[in-house]
Amino acid sequence: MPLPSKDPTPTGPEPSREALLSVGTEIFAEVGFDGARVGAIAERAGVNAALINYYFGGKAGLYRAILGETLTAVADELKPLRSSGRPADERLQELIGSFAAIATRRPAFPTMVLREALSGGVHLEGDLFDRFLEVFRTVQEILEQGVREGAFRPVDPLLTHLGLVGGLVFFFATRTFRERLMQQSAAPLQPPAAEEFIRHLQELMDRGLAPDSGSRHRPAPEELP
Amino acid sequence: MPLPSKDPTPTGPEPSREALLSVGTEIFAEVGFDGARVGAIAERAGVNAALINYYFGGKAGLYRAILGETLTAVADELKPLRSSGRPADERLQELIGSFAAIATRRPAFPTMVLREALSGGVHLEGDLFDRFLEVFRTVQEILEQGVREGAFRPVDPLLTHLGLVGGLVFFFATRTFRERLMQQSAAPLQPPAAEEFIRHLQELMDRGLAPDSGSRHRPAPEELP
DNA sequence: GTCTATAGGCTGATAGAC
DNA sequence: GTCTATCAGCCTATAGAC
Repeated sequence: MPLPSKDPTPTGPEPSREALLSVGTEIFAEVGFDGARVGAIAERAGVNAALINYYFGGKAGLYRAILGETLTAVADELKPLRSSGRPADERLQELIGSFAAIATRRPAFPTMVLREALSGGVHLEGDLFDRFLEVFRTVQEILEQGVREGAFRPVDPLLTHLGLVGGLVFFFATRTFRERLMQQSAAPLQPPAAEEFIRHLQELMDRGLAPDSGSRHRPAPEELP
Repeated sequence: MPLPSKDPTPTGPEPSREALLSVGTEIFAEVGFDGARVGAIAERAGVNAALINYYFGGKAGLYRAILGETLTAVADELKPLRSSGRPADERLQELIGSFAAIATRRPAFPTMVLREALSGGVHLEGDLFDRFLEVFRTVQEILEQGVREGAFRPVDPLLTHLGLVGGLVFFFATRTFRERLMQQSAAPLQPPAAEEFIRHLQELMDRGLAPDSGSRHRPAPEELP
């Protein structure tokens, strides 16, 4: 990847275009499509507002470009998990960790996707729709494998998927709000770190999905007496 | 309660006001505050748009009235769970069930609250802020009690709270989207019913929070041999 | 309480110079 | 590619008649 630095002010080819994508991602996540003002995006990006039309054909075009780029990147990052031959319970733990890593690196991803879902996916046409499904298919695949192979008790993969992904997306999408909440609350608590939440969720799923019979963990090479 | 019928076209006192509250709830949930048009609300309510200003002093006023009414109602419905002397694991199951019942009866509740959280709670001032916290405190209280009394393994109540409520809110807030998703998907599946999800979540939490030692259920009055 | 008419502001988009 | 100037449309809120 030719990305040696994460310069907030892009200097590569088409810096204005990149700046609009980057800032647009932030603002769309913060206030949603309807709340976003093209003037505000251009200003924060240090770019003339007319360039949004030049590059993306309008506000909606910019939004779709961003959503597409985001979904593609996330789908790609999750792809290695699909072909792995590891046991399902391991893969699930990995998946949770990967999701958290992606969400931390791209904080706008959970928020934008969730916003899109709340609005019924009005901006998801053709391409975007498929990529959206692809991301969610990865999770479900792992769960199906786990149930099939007996690594998990016979849960419904879709229901499990919804609970798991719901918890993950919710946690990361409401992070900013939680920080405000904790500060203004009577006793100022500090909001939980992502790592803690991930560990918690991993353990909850590990225990919650464990099959009933005998030891739920795959046997270690040398089992203790 | 003097509400014998759930007439979509209210006929009680101040029917216009009621219609605006009712339709406003729907539309704000569907498209968010910025996406909502006062003209659309008035039209669907069969009421003149100027009445929004007359009754609520403007769009923001209507929104706050709705959010306040919703949060108050939910907090009230959840209140009985706080004083119950039952064991924590039972109360948690009840809580999940109650949440589902409320979310089914008031479909806009999870969506509006989630939207508010995604936007950092910009509309939550004073009163509303407190009522928001109150709802979430109920969940946490039960978890804290459970950990304290040993009904649950020693999990962090806040993290558990976030995972559980996140899953619940996500499920109900994305229901409409899921219906669209399932239809347009290659193989048209039918979206899972709320009851199934609730049962799944109840069992997941029951197993996931069970303490390590021995039997995790409180002993029944007559234990089976 | 409800309506009509209209004001006033803002927003996204375009045309055209450089 | 980037900028300025400008427009047309929409959206909320208000004034005032009934």
